[in-house]
Amino acid sequence: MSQKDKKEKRASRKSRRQAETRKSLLDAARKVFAVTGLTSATIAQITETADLGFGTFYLHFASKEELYLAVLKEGFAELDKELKQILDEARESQYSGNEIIEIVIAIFFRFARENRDLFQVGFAGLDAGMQIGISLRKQYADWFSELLKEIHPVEIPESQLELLSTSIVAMVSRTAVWWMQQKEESEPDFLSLEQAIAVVSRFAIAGLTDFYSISN
Amino acid sequence: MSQKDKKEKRASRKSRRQAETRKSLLDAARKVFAVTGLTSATIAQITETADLGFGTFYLHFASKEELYLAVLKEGFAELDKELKQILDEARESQYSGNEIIEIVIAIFFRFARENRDLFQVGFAGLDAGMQIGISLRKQYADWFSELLKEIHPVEIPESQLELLSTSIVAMVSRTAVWWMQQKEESEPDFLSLEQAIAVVSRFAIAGLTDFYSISN
Amino acid sequence: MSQKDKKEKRASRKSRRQAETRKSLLDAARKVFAVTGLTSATIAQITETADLGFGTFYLHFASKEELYLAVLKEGFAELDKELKQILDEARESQYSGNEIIEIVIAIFFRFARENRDLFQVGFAGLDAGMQIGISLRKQYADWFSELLKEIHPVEIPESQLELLSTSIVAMVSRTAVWWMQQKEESEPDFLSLEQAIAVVSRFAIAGLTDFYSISN
Amino acid sequence: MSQKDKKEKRASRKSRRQAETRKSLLDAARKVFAVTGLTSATIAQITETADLGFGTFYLHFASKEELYLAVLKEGFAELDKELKQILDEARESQYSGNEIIEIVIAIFFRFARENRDLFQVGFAGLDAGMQIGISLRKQYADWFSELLKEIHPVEIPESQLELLSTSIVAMVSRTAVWWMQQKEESEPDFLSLEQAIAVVSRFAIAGLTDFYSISN
DNA sequence: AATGAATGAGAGTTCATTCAT
DNA sequence: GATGAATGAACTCTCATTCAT
Repeated sequence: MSQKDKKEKRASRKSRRQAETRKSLLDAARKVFAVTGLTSATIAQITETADLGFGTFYLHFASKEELYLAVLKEGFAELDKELKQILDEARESQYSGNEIIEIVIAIFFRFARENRDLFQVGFAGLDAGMQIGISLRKQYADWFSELLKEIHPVEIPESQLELLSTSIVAMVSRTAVWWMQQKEESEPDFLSLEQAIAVVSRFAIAGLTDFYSISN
Repeated sequence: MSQKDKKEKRASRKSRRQAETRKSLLDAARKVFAVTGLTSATIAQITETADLGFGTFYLHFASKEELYLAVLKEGFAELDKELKQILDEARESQYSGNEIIEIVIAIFFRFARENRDLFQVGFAGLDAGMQIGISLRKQYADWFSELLKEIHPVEIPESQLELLSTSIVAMVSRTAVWWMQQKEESEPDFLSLEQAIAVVSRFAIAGLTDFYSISN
Repeated sequence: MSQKDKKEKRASRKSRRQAETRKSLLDAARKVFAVTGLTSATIAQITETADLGFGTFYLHFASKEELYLAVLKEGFAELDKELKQILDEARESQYSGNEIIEIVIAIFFRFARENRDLFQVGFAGLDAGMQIGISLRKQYADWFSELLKEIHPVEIPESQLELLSTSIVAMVSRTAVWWMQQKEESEPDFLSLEQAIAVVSRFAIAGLTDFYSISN
Repeated sequence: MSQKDKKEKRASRKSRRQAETRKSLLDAARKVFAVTGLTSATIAQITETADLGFGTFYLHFASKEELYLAVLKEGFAELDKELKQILDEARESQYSGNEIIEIVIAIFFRFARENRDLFQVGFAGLDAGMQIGISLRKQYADWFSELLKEIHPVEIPESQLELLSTSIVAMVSRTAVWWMQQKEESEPDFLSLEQAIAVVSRFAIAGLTDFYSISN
């Protein structure tokens, strides 16, 4: 093995370790943010949760805000990927419009269930003057507008489309959070994930159907 | 004028002044909370906005939390009153179920428009581990469940009723916030208050109608 | 009754009332100081204890320090008077030196018992950068030096005289405070006031006798 | 040098530095407390005196009280050690009772001279409702009771023993403080340390001798 | 690269003092 | 003269960030 190779190998080992440390911090941050909120979370809590030294944080992130953005960006990447795929499938008309709606809602609920902490953090609202919660909702509302255009190629005023998308995203995201909290308290009479998805989907589909039927 | 009268008059003048100061603080807090969120808001910002001395705050509130609760309680009192009245009217069947739903949604939107800051504060979400935003949403969801029982006396499982109410309250409240933000930016193609109410109402009514028709 | 008389009468009524208010504040201050110490005592506590309005304080005293000095000065006035009298009697040789010493110690203990709060406050030590406790001890030590000169007209170096006086005043004052605290806890086996005085007196007299016998 | 060794070395260097900082704070606190008293002393004064950053304080002590206790505990440890040793020697009867008394008084005076600030702080009196000064005096009075029992095995009532011990400790400690203040002002006619010890010792011994001779 | 001691700006809170009533 | 609401300086404590090791 050449000198250069050795160096590279060592470098890659280093960067792998570095990536692991970074991951630890992101995971820890997600947990801490979910419990204490963004503003109240402290770097000390996060590094302690990650079982890392105090100063290590600043080797990976320039500030708490940068960390927050990274948590959201990397956390929601998977959801974004799934949604992108669904949009493509909608374009290829593999499913009916109503089927797609239900699939999308199911994706949201499942993602929320598997990323409880992150989901709550992301949709938490306007904390600390950061409009991140809002921008996330806006982002998914915009995406939903795109979807609706694919499904119902009827032209409706942009403003109405936005309002519809906003409404549905708000409903789905908050209801998912609510559902997780219900589940947590282990009520005897509680809705399964499938039931919850079914109810919300039917509601959304009925509303949309009505809306588009009149618009035509 | 007797000694006693003088004393009383002085006392009432003082308490009037005190009440005014308290009001100033509540108004200022509402504004500041809407911009920065609860956690990041500082007492200094609030007293400065109210154009009052720093220590004055502590003559009226023991802490930021107490102020926050007072802002919400006193701010939403009017909305609560209107909703209570509507529930009574629903019981007396003065309106059809669908009319009531639309009226309720209109009340929310109008209240939001006239209490922008407050509405955003109240529904801002779970800020910093404080569950106040949540409890407000929960409170109105519970109220909405009551209303639905009056309108559609069909018995449906409690858990489904809760989910429906939660969904609708989430949708209406967040969409109202969104609408206010749209309006602010004075887009050329924007929805009037009446239009927004109409769209959301139609959507909600269609969803509910579908839901109850199947349940029957 | 002439106009002038009326005026005077009214004025005297006023000033009598004023004096009462002042007295209330002094009494309240004494209590509060004894419990919380000088620095930690607040004007609010004092006026509340005196059942007076907040601002009233500043009609009678310019500051907390002024109050503190007044409390001590007026409180110890009686003790000073008694001691002055004893010194005169010593000059007239109505009692033997040892009798005088015992009388003085008895006066201290009785005054301490009847002015618990005040005595503790006065001898509390150096609180808040105020050297008042020290100056009080110094004052009584100086007085005691005078007394010793009367009783034992032998000339001993000033520095030794001061040391002796300081020692005895320290011993008597602190032991009186200790005795009051013992009594408070109502121990079964506790010393009566007379016993305590007797022990301390005998101790002091023996020490002094020895000292002066050698000096001669 | 192995990885582990390096780590350990680094840790020990760090903890050494930490210990130094802690020491600086204790020293500074001693000075500040002696001048301003406990209640009026501020953290800022202390850190400034120690030439350290403001927040550094809280890395080492949780509060001013904790610091105060540490100052006393660590400061008086040496005195306690010496006294313990003397008590042992008294038990082994290496010295006569009167010699022991003089040795003890000398120890107190010498310790006071070498720990001026600390000694004043410790015996400053009941500051602001904190009973620490009192408890220190009580502690040494109790120790002195033990000593007296060794020296004079005659049984005298506990209450009288306590009163005697209290008196002597009060006398010795306050007189030591007084002596230091005299010295400071560099009076022409002032007592040397040895002289002061001699006077106080003779006084105390004469008093005790008289007391025990009568008790027998 | 990792660490954590040191830092100080900034937050909440208290309270002596002023002043309008 | 009596009052207590208003004030802001001063204090304690927290925590993001820096930096020497």
